[in-house]
Amino acid sequence: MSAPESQTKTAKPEKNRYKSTLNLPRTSFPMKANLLQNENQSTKRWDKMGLYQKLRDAGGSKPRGRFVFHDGPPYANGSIHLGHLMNKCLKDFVVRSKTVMGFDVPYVPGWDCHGLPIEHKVMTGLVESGKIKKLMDLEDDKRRVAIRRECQKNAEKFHKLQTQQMQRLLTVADYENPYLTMKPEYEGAVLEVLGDLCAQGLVYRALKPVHWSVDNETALAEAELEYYDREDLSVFVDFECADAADVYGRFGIAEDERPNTKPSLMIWTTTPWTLVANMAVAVNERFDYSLVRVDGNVTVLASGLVEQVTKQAKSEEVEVLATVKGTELLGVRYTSPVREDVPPADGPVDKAWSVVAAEYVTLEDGTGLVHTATGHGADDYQTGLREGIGVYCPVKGDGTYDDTVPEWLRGQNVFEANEKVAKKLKESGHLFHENRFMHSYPHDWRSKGPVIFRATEQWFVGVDRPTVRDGKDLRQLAMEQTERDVEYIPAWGKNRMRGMLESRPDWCISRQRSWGLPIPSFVMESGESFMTEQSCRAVARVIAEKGSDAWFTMTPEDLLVHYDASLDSEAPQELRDRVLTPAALTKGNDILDVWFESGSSWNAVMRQRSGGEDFPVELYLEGSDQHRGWFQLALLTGLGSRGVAPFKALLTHGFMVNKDGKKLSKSSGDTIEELFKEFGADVLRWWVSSLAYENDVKVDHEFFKGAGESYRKVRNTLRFMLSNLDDFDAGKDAVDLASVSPASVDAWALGELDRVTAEVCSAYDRYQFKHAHNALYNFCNDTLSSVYLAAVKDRLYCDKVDSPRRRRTQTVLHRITDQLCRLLSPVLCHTSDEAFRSLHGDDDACVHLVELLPESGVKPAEAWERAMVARDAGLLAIESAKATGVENPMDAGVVLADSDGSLDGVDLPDLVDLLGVSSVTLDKDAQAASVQDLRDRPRCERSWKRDGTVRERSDGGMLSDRDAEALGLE
RNA sequence: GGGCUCGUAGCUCAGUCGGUAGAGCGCACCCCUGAUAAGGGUGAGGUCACAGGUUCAAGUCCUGUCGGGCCCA
Repeated sequence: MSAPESQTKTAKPEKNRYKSTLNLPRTSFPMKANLLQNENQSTKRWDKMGLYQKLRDAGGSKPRGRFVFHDGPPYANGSIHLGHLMNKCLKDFVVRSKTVMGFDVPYVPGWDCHGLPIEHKVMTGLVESGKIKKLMDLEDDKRRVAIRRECQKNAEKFHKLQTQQMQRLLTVADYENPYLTMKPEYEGAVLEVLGDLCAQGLVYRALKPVHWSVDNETALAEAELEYYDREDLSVFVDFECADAADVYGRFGIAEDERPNTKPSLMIWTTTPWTLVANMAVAVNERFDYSLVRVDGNVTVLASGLVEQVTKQAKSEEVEVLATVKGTELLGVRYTSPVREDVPPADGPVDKAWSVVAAEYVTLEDGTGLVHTATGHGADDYQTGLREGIGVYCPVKGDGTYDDTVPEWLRGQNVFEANEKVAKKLKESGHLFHENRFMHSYPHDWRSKGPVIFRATEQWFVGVDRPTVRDGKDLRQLAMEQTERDVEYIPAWGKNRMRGMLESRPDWCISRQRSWGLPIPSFVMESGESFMTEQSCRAVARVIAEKGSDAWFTMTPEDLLVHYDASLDSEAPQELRDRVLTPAALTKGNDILDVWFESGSSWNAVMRQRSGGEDFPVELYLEGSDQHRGWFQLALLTGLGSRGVAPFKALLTHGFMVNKDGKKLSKSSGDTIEELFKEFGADVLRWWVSSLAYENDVKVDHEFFKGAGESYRKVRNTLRFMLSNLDDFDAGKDAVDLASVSPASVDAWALGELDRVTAEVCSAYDRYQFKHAHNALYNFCNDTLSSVYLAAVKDRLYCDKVDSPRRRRTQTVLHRITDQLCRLLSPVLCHTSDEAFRSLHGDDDACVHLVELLPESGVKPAEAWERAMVARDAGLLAIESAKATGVENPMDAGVVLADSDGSLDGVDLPDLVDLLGVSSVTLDKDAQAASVQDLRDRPRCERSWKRDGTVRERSDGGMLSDRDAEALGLE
């Protein structure tokens, strides 16, 4: 510091002479939040008072009635991650914002407990520990019950962990009484829905290919596959066309130029054993296909693959005769080189053994014509569905052929059949080329043996089947309600849902696992399965009481104790006639797709708990992946069961990506626990509230730091207001709001409070938490901190403690703080409560039990709008005056241009404080704001203002009139 | 490959019906030291992903390209 400067600063020898006479801010509300500890205190306090129940008890008196919001169940496996963080915070914002705005918002959290990921993890553990061997010796039902026990323990463990973490996130919900999809009453309610769908004629059984372990004779899910390299035989096979003239015609070959051999379609396959199950040949409509003469034969190949294929086979004579688009080949008929007759498929076969179109046909390898076995491939199956070709699977569970194949293959193991098929093809002259090659092939994770695709009987919900109710099918109903009755937030969700509904296939609802809710079907002696509405409901009653383990421990007779086949018109005749009794039935082995369980939550949770009142619910809120998942499947079950969508509105959020906008990798970034520790829940919640959640959300450690900074700003604003209310007793000292002069800056501040309240309410109403966040932040940062609080500091510090002006400002401050706490409470639920209790000096107060305050009723003078513009001009003038040496605004007086005299409408002393200067004069003739240098005026030793009234007082100090009065001096 | 969607200041985001590009953070400079691990003022910063098109006028509407995301195949 240079000498002259230090002199000006120390020129006030008794700088702090009057400091002790000021009403300086004082509060026990700490600047440092210490969220880690204090949030736990808050949780304990809320638990102790029974916040959730208290809110329900007060529900009846809520002015805006009930708002029913339904939680989508996260999977009870593992710790919560960033995705849950956003999802759960958004849901809590909905619950709390609707509550503070006057709704009664019951909220039941849920967990998805069944399913493969848990079963797989448990099985892996059993395999690793060697316990699996013991289980394998048990009989089927006992083994499954043992596995289910382990799975249940696992689900319970993670339900508990996640509950803890969600509570640590300060979300408010009925955690005492959540819904778990593995609870008996939930399971019963799911089966009720299944019964409803049966009643509507939507449930059927049909073949569908699945990954099948030959070793363990069981279906496998994707997660149970391990891919290893395996050497296989691949074959290029000629399928003879049935009608040579037709094919030559399609290629435009004149009759006299046609070769006299029959043309073929050349396919390539790495699973020769499936050739006997061939149902079609697929081409890509957009590709070119050539008719080629190769070593005496005439065959069809994709034009782009002619060279590659013939080179591989070392063909000597290769001549392209003609070329057409794939479209031209559609419908070409051919015959099988390995069997005489079209296979006895489950479904129509009139289009079997013909050329069909498929988009997945590529030119990467093979011939561009794809052998399609509807019972032995996922793509093949879909093609069959689309083209109306039935599913045929001649392979039994043990991997051997059944009796529907030609005699030379019957009973053969399919892997061993490969060579035999190739040999047969070679003999009959249909084998163009064969070779051995290595490829990645799926294997059973447990036996390590190779897996096949095998069609098995599965249960389906048909989306194109007419409902008994009104003849409309699910797809039609879903499209109608999507179009008309469901609100999508954001609006493009509707397009997305529509597109997904248009293309969705029938819903396969069965799985061949242990950890889930059994499909209550029974197998009769004939081998046929049966399940009707009534049988389903009968079992549902038992399961609702005893839980789904009962399926594995009870006999069919006991499970059907509430069922009387003779009263069930849908039951098979032999059961109705009591030719067959339940005792002679065996239990089906399938469990339900977990999506059916979670998709039925509207029934299990909302409808049943409320006795029907809470259906349909107001809102479902999940990530945009749920347009195909929970939203859609809840829609299908709801429409099938009740004929209406289970929700009135769907809100979707995007996904977390890293700071470069790329998919988040599983192992990177902070864990939730680390985030809690470093930032605290309120900061995390504050961050979530700032997000444009409808899009992808970038996440990075730095962003949380930024949220922390901005949180501190809000906290400090609250703290400063609280610290200036320390001597204020609202019951005694408050002035009537109606008496607040419209010309005062206090009236202006109340006007701003009403404005921000309206803005935040409107944002909360539309779930635009980001708008609320920005509005609240700007209110704290700008309206309060930089404008209002900066202006009223002078009076709060220097006015007499109980001067009317000071009390008026404190009244307004109190009001603002109170309302700000309420507005912030949905997001900063700990901090707002902490401030609220501090404000009211009542440790038992709770901001979450109160609603927003109504409008203040104070209308600020219209002149305030212009006054604030004039303030900006004044600030610019002060800034430029710094160049002339007036560096401290307290050394300045500001002249404001006021050509029409309109600034008369506001209190001049308030304008002085808003500019932070010593005086303001209004000048009708001035064109622009200007600054007066007041440095030669005496300076008040107490308020540091040079307001023109400063003189020596009886105590010898230099004081302004106001400060002298405050001290009771002449 | 298909459906939906996103791309605006270094960062996070506004931008209504097509009419002169906005805010906060961060940054720079300054003030205050009576909100002090605080507070205040001022300022710099943009080829609105790219290329076409419609229009008197395009961040905004249309087509395509590039780069992300979700869901399918």
